[in-house]
Amino acid sequence: MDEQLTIGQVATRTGVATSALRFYEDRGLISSVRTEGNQRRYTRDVIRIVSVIRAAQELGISLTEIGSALASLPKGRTPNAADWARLSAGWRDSLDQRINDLLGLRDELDQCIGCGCLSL
Amino acid sequence: MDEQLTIGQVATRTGVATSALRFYEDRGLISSVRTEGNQRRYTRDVIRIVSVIRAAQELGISLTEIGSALASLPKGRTPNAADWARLSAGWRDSLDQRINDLLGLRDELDQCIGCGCLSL
DNA sequence: CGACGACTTCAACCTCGCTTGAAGGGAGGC
DNA sequence: GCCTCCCTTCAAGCGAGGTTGAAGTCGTCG
Repeated sequence: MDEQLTIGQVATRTGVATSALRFYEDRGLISSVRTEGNQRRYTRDVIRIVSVIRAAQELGISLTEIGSALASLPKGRTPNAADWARLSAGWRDSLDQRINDLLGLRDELDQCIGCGCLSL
Repeated sequence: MDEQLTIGQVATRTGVATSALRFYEDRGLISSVRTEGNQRRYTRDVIRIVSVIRAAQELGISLTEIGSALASLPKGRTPNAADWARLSAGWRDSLDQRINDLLGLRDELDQCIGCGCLSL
């Protein structure tokens, strides 16, 4: 199995455009090594990190916040289950918060349907 | 009770900046009449409409979509309970959808905590 | 009548999260 | 060797959703 992935391969496997991957790298969310010819080469870990980035964005977390969270991952070694669990747990809280907010809004809407009062 | 509100009064009562109110008016989301001196004057209805706009934004609905929905309100008369109910019901569906999406993501995260697998 | 704050328009600028394009260099197959 | 595609950087642009500032006008109070 080829350990080194080109940016195009990462794009294909993650469904994220190469331009977006370079953008993430500029923002410090992912990292790569370079070939002698200055081309990016990624390890397979990056696939998971990109998945995490997209998942976190779905949760409404900004790239800046995602970057801070990822920066808390250990540098120099592949993150282990406990590392990912810490991230997930933090975002899980944020997700619960958002779900609760939305449920609250839904309840308000429910009260408003039929009475015409939309003073949310 | 003063029927005519200045843009500043609307801003104060809704917590929305005057610049944003003018922006909404440019986008056709709200409307006003002008004094002889060309100043905007709003009816009290606008307070509710602005509340609806902000609530819909909370639901993740774009200003363009909000504009379309508002455009379906009867022109020339104050919207009644049934009019608002139609809007609320449509957004309620969209809200349910978002809540379900978030709940699905949360379940995925739950599965991932502890196994380190974050292939969402 | 003068002062002063709230109002007007218009254009420029901002952040986010990217995409697009120009101009070129690298990698691999025939 | 050469063809072709993938890769590089850098700068500009986009769309959403506004904010900020300049220059000038309105409205109201005393």
